[in-house]
Amino acid sequence: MVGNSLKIHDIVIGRLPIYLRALTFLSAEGQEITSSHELGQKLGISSAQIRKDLSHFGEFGKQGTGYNIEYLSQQLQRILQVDREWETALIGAGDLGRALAHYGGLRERGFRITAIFDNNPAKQGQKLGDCVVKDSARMAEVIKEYGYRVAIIAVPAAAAQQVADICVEAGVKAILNYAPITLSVPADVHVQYIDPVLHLQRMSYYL
Amino acid sequence: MVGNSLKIHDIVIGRLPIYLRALTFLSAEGQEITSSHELGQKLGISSAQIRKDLSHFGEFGKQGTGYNIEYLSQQLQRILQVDREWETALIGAGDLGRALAHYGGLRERGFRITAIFDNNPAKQGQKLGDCVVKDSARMAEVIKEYGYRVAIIAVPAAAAQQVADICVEAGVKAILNYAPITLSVPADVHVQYIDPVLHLQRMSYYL
DNA sequence: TAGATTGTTAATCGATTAACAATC
DNA sequence: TAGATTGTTAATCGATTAACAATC
Repeated sequence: MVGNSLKIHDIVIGRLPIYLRALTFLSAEGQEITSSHELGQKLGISSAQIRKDLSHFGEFGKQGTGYNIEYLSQQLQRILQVDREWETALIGAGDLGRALAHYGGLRERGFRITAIFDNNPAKQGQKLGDCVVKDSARMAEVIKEYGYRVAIIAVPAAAAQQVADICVEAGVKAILNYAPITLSVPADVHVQYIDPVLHLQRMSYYL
Repeated sequence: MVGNSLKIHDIVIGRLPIYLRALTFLSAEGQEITSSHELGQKLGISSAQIRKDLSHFGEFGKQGTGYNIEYLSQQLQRILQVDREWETALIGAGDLGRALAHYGGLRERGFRITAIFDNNPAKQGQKLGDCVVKDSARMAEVIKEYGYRVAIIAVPAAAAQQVADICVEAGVKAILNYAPITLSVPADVHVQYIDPVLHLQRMSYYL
C-alpha cells in the first residue's frame, strides 16, 4: 500500500539515507539486485525493519527476487528529495569549513556548497573549493537573494547561536550545526548536530 | 536507588554527553545550580526524561533545589569515564584529519590525539597539532606499543574497512568513523559514525 | 514446481511521559 | 510554612521483530 496517512516518524526517515548509501556502494561494485536480508546484514539492521521502513513509501521489491538496486536508489533519492542539488551555504572558513568545502561527497549526494562566509578579513577573498569566502556581514543579504534553505554552521560555539539566528531570519530551514551547543530555533527549522566528542564520550562509557 | 542491575540502554548513555555539554556551558556562564526543567528547556528534552536518565546512576539532585552543576558534571564525567584523558589515534591527515588535529575541543573533553597516520609520503613527517604524521605502515605497531584503545578514522571510504581491521587487530575498542561506509567489526568493538550527508539528507526530506 | 523474498499483521519489547509522594 | 523540585511509579506511546500468506 502506498503511504497511508499516518505520520511517518523521523526515526524512519533517519534510516533512509543509510539504505541509500549502502545501495550506492553496492551499485558501484556492479551489483544489480539485493534483498532486505543482504542489506540488513551489511548494516546491522534486521531485514524486517528494512522492509517495514520501505513499506511506508511504497512497494519497491519483488517477491522471491528482492530489490533492483538502481530503482530503489532512485526512489529513495526522490523520497529524500536528493534527486536534485541543494545549494548550501557554509558559515565558517576555518579548518573544518575548509575540509567541508573540499569534500566532494557532499555534491555527489545532493548538496553543493555555493557560498562561504567568515568574519575574519584574512579569510575573505580566499578561494575554497568552488567559492570565494565572503564577509559574514553579507550573510543575510546573500542567503535571501539566492534563496538558500540549507546551511552548515562551522564556527566556534560562542558565535553559533548568533549565526543560526541570522540564517533563520534570512529563510534557512535546515541547519547542520558543527558547533558543540544546542541551538534554539523556531519549530519549522530543522537542525542536525555533529559533535565528535559526543560520540567519543558515548563509547568511552563502555571501555 | 543506585544502579539496579537492569542493563542501562545505550540510548540513555547517548544522552549523558549532551547533558554534560550543557552543564559545562552553564558552568562557564557562572551558574551554579540548575534543574531538570531548565536543562530540558535548553535541550528540547522533557524534564522527566532527564530525571529518569540520571536516576539510573544515582541520586544527584536535591528536592526543591535542583542539581549542583559542578557536582553533576563531575559525576557524569566519572560515569562516562572522561574524568581522564584517552590517548587517541587519528588515521588520515587530509583536510578533515587536519581539522581534528587542530581542534582543541577534543582534549578539553577527554580525548587527546597523540598519534596521526597517513599513507601519503608527502604528509609523513609534517607536524599537525601536537603530532608528527607517521607512515600508516606503522599503525599496528604503534597502536600495540602504546596501547591505544580509541581511534578516529578519517580516510577515504575505499580505505576505511582495511584501516578498521588493522586498528581492531591492534587492540582498538572504540572507533569514530568519518568514512561514509558501515564498518564490519567484532561485537566487542564500538563504532560511531559521522557522515554529514546522512544528516543533510534526513533534513531535505522535510523541505 | 520448489525456493526465495516481499509486504503486512500481530505480538513483543523498549522508551517516554504524566503524575505524585517525599522532602529540601 | 509555602513553593519548588526531585526520584519513581504506572500508564501510554512508539519501535522492533517474528511469522506468514502472497507471489515472483
